Amino acid sequence: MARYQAGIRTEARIIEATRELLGEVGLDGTTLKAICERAQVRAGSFYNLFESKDDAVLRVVKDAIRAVDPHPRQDAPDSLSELVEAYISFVTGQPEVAKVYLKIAMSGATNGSLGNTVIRHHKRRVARFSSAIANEHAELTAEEVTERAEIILATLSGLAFMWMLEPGFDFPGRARLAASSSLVSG
Amino acid sequence: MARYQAGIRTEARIIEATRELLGEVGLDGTTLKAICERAQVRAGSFYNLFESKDDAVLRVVKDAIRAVDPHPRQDAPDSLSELVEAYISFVTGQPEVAKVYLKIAMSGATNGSLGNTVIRHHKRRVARFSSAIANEHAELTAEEVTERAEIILATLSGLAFMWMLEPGFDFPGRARLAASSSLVSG
DNA sequence: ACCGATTTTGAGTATACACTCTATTTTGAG
DNA sequence: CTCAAAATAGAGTGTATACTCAAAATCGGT
Repeated sequence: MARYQAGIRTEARIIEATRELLGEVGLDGTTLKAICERAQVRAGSFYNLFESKDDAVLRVVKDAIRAVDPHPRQDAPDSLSELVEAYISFVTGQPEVAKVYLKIAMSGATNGSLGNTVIRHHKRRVARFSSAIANEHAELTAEEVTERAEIILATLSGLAFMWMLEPGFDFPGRARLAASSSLVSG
Repeated sequence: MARYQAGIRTEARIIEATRELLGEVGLDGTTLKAICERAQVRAGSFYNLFESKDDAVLRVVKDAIRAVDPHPRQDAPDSLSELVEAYISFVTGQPEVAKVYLKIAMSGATNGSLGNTVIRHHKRRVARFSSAIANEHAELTAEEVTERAEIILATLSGLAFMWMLEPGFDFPGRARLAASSSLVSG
């Protein structure tokens, strides 16, 4: 762990390089060599500050996951449209970080600690969407609420994925339309 | 190219091993060594029959892509519910092949010829879903039709992805519910 | 300015990968 | 049965990967 100023700056450079690479070339392209070259650091320095390559990647991913969700308000419970808007502005406002999250979720969701982190976060999101829906639609059963939460989240992820493939894709428009049509059909 | 019976059988074993591995451990885990071990073949034999590892993988993926879509009927145009049901039965009926498709689409969609194949197929699917929707909802503009097609496809992919992560996930139920609620909100 | 702790270097290790090459065995048409 | 073509084995190549280590440079509290 970094204790001197030099080490702290180097650590930040490495994290930033890792974040950029994950967004630009994905998990596979984010090699140790690539990270070190971009951060202007030799391998030995990297391992003086990080336990492993996954250590650096995991830090970036955990930051990204934190950024997906808005801070819960203290005065009132979440509203569904707020959660959807937060997801939209996360994806469009920080496209690089969003790509990190999506790429990890999609390419690495079945292997290792990275995958577990993503899966745990996904379950937390389903719960949060569910409670927002339950608040707004008291007539729905718990099962129906979960159904709708899962469908909305699936749609959002699927749309974000399309947007990843085709940069010109109108992700915000599609996401809002999908969320609203899913709401009216209560 | 295989010309003798022995070669033809070996080729089939290699394809089958590749298909199984893609479904079980994804693209990254599908190494040449793993393919050769499972197919009970040495590396030299593999390269006598295939140009490259990607050659074998691409054949499997192309098979999977062909299996995603139902054969168009000659007497009538597609109906949306038919297309949705076909996707559901593809995913649930051939889960291993479906996993191949999803994993390739999600992990390899941004690199190389594999990705191009997947993207081309995706656009074809949007077009087919669009024409089905247009047939059933003459009141919608072309833009609205495309919107709906993209949303339904995104939802289906997202739900299939959830089902990949959690085998107990009720994919057919969620997919039907999502498709129907998307239809009523015309 | 000193000096132990921290940081940096850069060559080096071990491993896994896709792929090649040559010798040998097997196949099947004539 | 013959024999050229096809199939196979298995050691070997080159490259990329993550990671290590000992020595040198730098930092910063005293």
